[in-house]
Amino acid sequence: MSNPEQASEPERVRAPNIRDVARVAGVSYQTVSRALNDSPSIRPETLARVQAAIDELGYRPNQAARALVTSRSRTIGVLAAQTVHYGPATSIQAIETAAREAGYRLSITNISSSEYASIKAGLDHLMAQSIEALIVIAPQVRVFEALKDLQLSVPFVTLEATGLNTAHSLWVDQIQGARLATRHLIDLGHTEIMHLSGPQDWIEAEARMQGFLRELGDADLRTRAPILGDWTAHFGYYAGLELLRYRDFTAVFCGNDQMALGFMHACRESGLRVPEDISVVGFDDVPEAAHFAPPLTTVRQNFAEIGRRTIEVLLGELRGETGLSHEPVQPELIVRQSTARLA
Amino acid sequence: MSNPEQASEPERVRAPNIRDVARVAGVSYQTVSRALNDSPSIRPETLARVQAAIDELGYRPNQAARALVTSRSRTIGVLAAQTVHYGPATSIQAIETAAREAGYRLSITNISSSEYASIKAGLDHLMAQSIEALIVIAPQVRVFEALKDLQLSVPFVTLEATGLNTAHSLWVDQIQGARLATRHLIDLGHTEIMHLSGPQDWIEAEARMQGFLRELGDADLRTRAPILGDWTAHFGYYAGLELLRYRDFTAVFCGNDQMALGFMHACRESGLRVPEDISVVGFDDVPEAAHFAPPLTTVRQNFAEIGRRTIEVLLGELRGETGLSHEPVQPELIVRQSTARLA
DNA sequence: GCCGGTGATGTGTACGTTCACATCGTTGGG
DNA sequence: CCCAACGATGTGAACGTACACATCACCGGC
Repeated sequence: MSNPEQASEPERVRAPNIRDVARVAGVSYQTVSRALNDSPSIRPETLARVQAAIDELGYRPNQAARALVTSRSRTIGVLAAQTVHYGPATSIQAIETAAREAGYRLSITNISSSEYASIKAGLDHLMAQSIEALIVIAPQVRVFEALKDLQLSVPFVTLEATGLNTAHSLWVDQIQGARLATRHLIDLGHTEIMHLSGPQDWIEAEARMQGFLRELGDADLRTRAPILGDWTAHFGYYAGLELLRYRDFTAVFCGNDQMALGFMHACRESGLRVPEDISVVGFDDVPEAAHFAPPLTTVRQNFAEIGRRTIEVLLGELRGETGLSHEPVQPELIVRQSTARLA
Repeated sequence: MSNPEQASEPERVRAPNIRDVARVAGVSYQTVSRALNDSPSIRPETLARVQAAIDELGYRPNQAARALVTSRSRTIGVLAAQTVHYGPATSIQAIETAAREAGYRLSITNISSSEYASIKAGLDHLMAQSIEALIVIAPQVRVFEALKDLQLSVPFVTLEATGLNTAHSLWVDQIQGARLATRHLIDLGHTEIMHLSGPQDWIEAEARMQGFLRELGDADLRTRAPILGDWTAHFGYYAGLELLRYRDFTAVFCGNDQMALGFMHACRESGLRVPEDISVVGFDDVPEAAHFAPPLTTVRQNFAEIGRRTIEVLLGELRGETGLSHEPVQPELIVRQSTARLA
């Protein structure tokens, strides 16, 4: 009766813990703990015995217990929108890989709308998991408001922003990218240039718009009000059909490649040729852009690099390092066949 | 000295726990616990007091502690590959939303290659988090092998498979989808039809290939060896350039929309018109497909529906329900302008 | 030959929660 | 009018780990 170890009872299978490992290895549980956290003061011989016991039992450290006692969840939260698009998806993938290598997990929460309530609910869900850091890939303007409300206390980073909030953002120089695209069109002789922008509460949409307007301003060209879209090919198509009825422009800079695709579709339907009649530039360089009809001139962003650097910065901040260099990732103009010199 | 409550010391901010809440509400910690788990036996009045205390303190339940004692992580693991593509990305998003609503978290692990070692490492990483269930969106043939090795003991579901492994897979009837696409081409009078397949270790690639071959067989048409690709537009393009040199076929059924896009690019470069000279069908119906040149005839899969049903099935299994109906999601042929009657 | 120091290992405790069980007051039936 | 039953609430323990500290053997220097 007093011996709980009698093995006659099948007794609900329980995962082995460090005490089980310790018993098998003939050491104390604390020694096992040391082995797991590669403490310097443990004899190689002892370490080997513990390791053998671990393998024998198929022991896995219990993350929950570990998180409880250290009060470190080893989880990074990601607040995301539009993850189906190439840019966010690629960044998240790179972030996940880098985080995993650093021993962190990712917890991704998608927000369905950019309603304030939806954003707040998403943040709430993440905070409930006691995330150690936050990455925002979403309409950031509104997210910032929600962050203030929640008085959140973890380091956070936003992707693909403007550098306005340098303390917390790691960014591709979107303004520069937009300037490259616009300059390219100007160099080709275009003076009447249109811009199909992303939604205004996305900082990157705002940045691309800024870059476009500044470059136009620097060249003393007429600036027109950009059209605010929603990043989708459908929008590019319908906006294109509408705009092309007037056709008082010869080039279009689109806020992303999807909208450019839709726009070129509208051109075909309107009987216009790209690039002979209209030049089109995109943004992102999705892998498909090289195979559009015609292959799309666009601005390449190294999303994978962004993802890696995001984690790098964040981990540094978690370690207490400060004043890290948040140098912007530089975008690159990829010239293909959707742009041509003005006839 | 004996009073630890004296507030003079700033004393490291610690998040409030149920005991703090209990003290403020004037009840025992167990009553707070009951309030949190909406136990039936608690007076509405008491519940209100507890709720007020929770709000006052900004208390959040500690998930780690909860997971430790219940040994339920409330985490579902996702082993994924190619998450940048529309299908997987859409499914994951739907899965995340459905999981969140059910109170579960998602832990996504991307595998970089389909090497056995990479898959095993990914699974290991997931198991280390004591996931309660597993969802596989990856080259499943190899994953199955790894699963056996790890003697994994959680319910799992694979997406988009063939129904071969009915106990564990929730699936779109890919074979049926492929048959629809192939039949469409046959109905248009094509007899020499090519197939650009996905990688062979992806079950959905295999299934689409099967559907293609069977439909051809049923129509007593010559079957040709499908070309094994990698899902990318680049592959579709280069394969197209190669295949079109002989041009001993009049129609192509592509394993996904990206490859179809690349293939149509190759057609243009080879001076062939789609659909006049060559008919092309894709698979997936990515949102951009409607704006390809020409708009692509393809097979629509309801990825969001798949995601929702996946969680539904998995949660049922976690609750111990069995024999759930795993009815396949039916795909739908979307006819656009990339296919035409054989001249 | 004793003692301080050090390297290796062991013991007690806390983290925040839920579960099993105990307790208490109230109600209703015989 | 008493006691069983029940509803509401409280107490003790356990989950598995890491941290702080205690212990122990051993070493070298005086």
